[in-house]
Amino acid sequence: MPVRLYNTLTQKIEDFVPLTPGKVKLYVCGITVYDLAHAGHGRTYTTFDVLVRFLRARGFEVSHCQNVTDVDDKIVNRAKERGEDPLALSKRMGELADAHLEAIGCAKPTVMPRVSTTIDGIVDITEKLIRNGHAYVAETPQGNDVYFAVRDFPGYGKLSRRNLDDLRAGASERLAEGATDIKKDPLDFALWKAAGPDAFGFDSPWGKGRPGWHIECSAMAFAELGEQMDIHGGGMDLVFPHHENEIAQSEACSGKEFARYWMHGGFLEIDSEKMAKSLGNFVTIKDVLDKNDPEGYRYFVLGTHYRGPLSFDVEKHPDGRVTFPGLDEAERRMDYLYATRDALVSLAGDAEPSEPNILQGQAQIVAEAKEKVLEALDRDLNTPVALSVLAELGKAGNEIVMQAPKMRKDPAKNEAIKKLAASAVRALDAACAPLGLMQAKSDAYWARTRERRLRLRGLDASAIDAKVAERGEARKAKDFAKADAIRKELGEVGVEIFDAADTSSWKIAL
RNA sequence: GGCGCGGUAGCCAAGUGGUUAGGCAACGGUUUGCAAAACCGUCAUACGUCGGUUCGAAUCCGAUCCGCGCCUCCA
Repeated sequence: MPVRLYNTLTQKIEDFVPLTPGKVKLYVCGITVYDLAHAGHGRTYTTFDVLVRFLRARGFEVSHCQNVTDVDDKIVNRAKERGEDPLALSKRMGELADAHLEAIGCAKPTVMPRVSTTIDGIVDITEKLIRNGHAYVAETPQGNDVYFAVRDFPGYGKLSRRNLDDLRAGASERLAEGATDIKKDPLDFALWKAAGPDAFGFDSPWGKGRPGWHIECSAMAFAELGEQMDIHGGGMDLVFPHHENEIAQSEACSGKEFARYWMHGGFLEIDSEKMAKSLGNFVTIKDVLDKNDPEGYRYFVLGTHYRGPLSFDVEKHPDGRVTFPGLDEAERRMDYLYATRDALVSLAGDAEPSEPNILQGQAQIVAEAKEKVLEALDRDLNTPVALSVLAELGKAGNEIVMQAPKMRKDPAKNEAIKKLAASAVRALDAACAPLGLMQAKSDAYWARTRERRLRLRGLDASAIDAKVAERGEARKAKDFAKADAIRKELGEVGVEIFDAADTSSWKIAL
């Protein structure tokens, strides 16, 4: 079965056929780095990270280009407020964004071009568009602007299904007030905007200025991937005008179809509203990392199909703690997967993976898991179904662990179930790989989650160890009243105790 | 006003013409000193509303209600 992807351009799920067999050119619109990246950004880039991992797992060689918009009015304005150099601000924020995206498991794109180092390419395209009549220079008090003439590009509106007259009608109120008579048509958009004499900008054939918002993506895509690419993606909010304008200027320049497949991720919402800087209802990735495990966040994101809305809940507790219930639930699932894997690893010992003739039902789930995940992703990245495969695999894994003691007396069965456990570990890793989950070593996962959960509750591990040891003595002495009292006491501050035959372990509740 | 997205059992969320999604919560069980975890079972003859097409519709068509997004910066 071929890879199938929803294409915004055709509004259909289509078989994915790359321009060059076996190779994929992917361009993802990156972040404008004027502030910290938020959880909604994280969702989009997690989606495309899974796309890349999945396509590679399906054997494609993927060139993933993701730009960094480090030149933009917002950056200039924010820098002015802070008395900072715009490029210094965007460099700083860009590095933080990279770190935060990496922390939530997004593999580094193949290339990450920046606007500030793509000015030559932007000028080249702009000049070509002027030469071929698709763009024109307009004088302003600050200098020269360059605009793209929307009416002269016949395909304008094909991505977002808009026509110029509707747009004009909808925008008429604003345009009347806007006083933009330097444009031939109010809907023409800037390729280059003049900067005042002191303002931040770059030299160009039209004087000092800055690129318009959309042109940088065309220039970076041309430079890194060529005039045509397979997949172009970004958030839903980029469909219009950003991607529509990218298509117009790119295709007017090259005469070729810019991108074959357009993919757009749905919004992360708070209280049924899009999470956005402008609405002030955002939670940064750093906030998320502060409270939850990065893989818990990823699991949470992948629990909803990428094109649908995803609601991000924030809960304020009476004791003053603020938690993200959806992330907590997802993180508990990561605990489950890591715990399951630990138990399987311990059972497998040094057995080699194989498919022994034992526990047929579980063995079959183990054998099929990886391919079932890939088949789910074949269907327009159906990550919720992929996670359901992990749930089945986890159950099968725990069942194998549970059945193991019954096999001990029979050496053949004992050997067989260890091999099955080893297979299950391998299957779990293989099934998680295209999703970018379970990328940590188990010890590291438990250490980092324990450290974070202790910190959030203001608890101290050695104090808990001491209490648990005290309780252990009480248990040994069969003083169960005392043991239960300590369990209750610790339970009230969020410590859960798990008893084994002669020892106890503990965990901080989420 | 134009263009688009969504409304599925207590909650989250797949499915998009006929046979188990999955998770969480709750409850019953196996296990346990008691618990927890794990596993098994129940909740699940659910699909916003009203019509239509069909042997058969959550799924297709029409109408309609509700929520949201884009059309101004946005992932």
